[in-house]
Amino acid sequence: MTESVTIASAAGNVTSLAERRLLHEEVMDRLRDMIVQGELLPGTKLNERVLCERLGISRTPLREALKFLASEGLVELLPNRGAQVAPLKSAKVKEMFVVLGSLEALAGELVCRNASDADIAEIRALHYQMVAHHARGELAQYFRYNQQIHIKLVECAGNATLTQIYRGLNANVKRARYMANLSKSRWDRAVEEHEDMLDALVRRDAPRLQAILRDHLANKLVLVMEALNVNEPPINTDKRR
Amino acid sequence: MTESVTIASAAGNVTSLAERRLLHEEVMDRLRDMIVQGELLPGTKLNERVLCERLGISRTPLREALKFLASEGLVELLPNRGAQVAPLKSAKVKEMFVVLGSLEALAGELVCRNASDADIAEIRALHYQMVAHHARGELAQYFRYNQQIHIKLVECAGNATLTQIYRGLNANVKRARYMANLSKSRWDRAVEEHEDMLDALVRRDAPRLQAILRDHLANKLVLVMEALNVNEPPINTDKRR
DNA sequence: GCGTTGTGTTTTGTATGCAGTTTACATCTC
DNA sequence: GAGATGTAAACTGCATACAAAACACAACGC
Repeated sequence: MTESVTIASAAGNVTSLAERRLLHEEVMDRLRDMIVQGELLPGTKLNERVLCERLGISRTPLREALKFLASEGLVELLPNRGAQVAPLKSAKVKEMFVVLGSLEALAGELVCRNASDADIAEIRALHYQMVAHHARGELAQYFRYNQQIHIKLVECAGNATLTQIYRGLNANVKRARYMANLSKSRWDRAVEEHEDMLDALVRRDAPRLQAILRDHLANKLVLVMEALNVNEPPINTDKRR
Repeated sequence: MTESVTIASAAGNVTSLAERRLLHEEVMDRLRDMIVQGELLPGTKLNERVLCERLGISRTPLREALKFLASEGLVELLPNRGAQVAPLKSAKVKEMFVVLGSLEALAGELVCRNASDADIAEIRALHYQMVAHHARGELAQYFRYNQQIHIKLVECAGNATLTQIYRGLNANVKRARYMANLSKSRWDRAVEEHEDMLDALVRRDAPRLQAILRDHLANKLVLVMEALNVNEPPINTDKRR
């Protein structure tokens, strides 16, 4: 099957007037999407030749892209044995949630202090978009806006370093979401939490926003862990000493 | 001058019995050291051909190493115009300190909960090594153990994700340390803070440890900013296209 | 039958070649 | 002399070629 549009041809259309993007960047974005969206599942072996053919490029930019994704934690490099989509071990995911929690708390504090009224208006707009999709039961679209809200919240904290690290971790965790199935009651509850979040943000009530973010994340962790435990062998790697 | 030992030959000695390391990894570590140690100063242009000759390798592994360092933030990639050692803008450094603060606070909490007694003994040993070098006025060695203590503290928190992110940010900030000149009184104070830190850790007093870490980092920021303001022109927002 | 060794194939790691872009610099114009 | 324009050199980006390692599997020995 050669139905896939190669990056080379796809990029060609845009190149003309806009700033030329580098091939390995295109590849990186493309692969990241494929991994995050679940098109390439955790543990999948990434054969260079196959991927090159599929993306219509040579090995050099592909390998460069893989290096980037490896340092983002989405890909694992096995010396002399190629690359694979990083497995989603529950222990690792827990770790990431702990760090994410700390970063979201920081973002909550900063955003209350630094966000402009326009920023908050923007977040509110995204929020109502999300609520609309929730009302219509459109899960995929709901997720989309949900993600956008969280990203936007962190961005409005005005710390590019924070944003970058958050995005990386978030992309990694996001992969698990596609396995989780959200019950109606939990979905409703998540939306309620978002309502509270928006309220706290509008009032710029940092402590309350942080508390809500913390709870929200904790609930998310429960969901993700349930999803992972289904796919992961019961042999628990619980190494508390 | 061709006095530099190439990576190829240097690696050759070790390769025989131990696990073979990949060239681009060697290069990465080597370059990272050169950047962090201040051998390659912020803003330095990294010419591929020159670096290849200096390290005795071809362009492919060098470019792969640069990609990795770029995502760590130590190197900046300018499309079609090569790479340079990432400049140390004071705004960026401030950002990184804010995030580092949040991460160290997290580490402080986790380490009090998760560290084994052996871990703490290890940190104590490092501490006394550091104090000894302080007593002898050996700044370089002092820095070495200082760094090791902070890294070890984070490691003992038992969260590999946290460690990885911390290392990346820390390496970036560390570059500025080599510009800072530490006055006697400030040095003494830093050591005192470390004494308190150890005490709080031994008692596993998380809130107090966090407070000390926060102050310690704030003092470090002051030092770094002073060093940067000397080297950074006051009106520096020159955006070359 | 099971494990071991050897060989051919596949795949990864590194070097090199080629094309397009940027940069440096000399020439020309005002 | 300052700025604009054109051309040559240098450098980067990508593709490909070559070398070395890993893998698959068959033949062999126990």
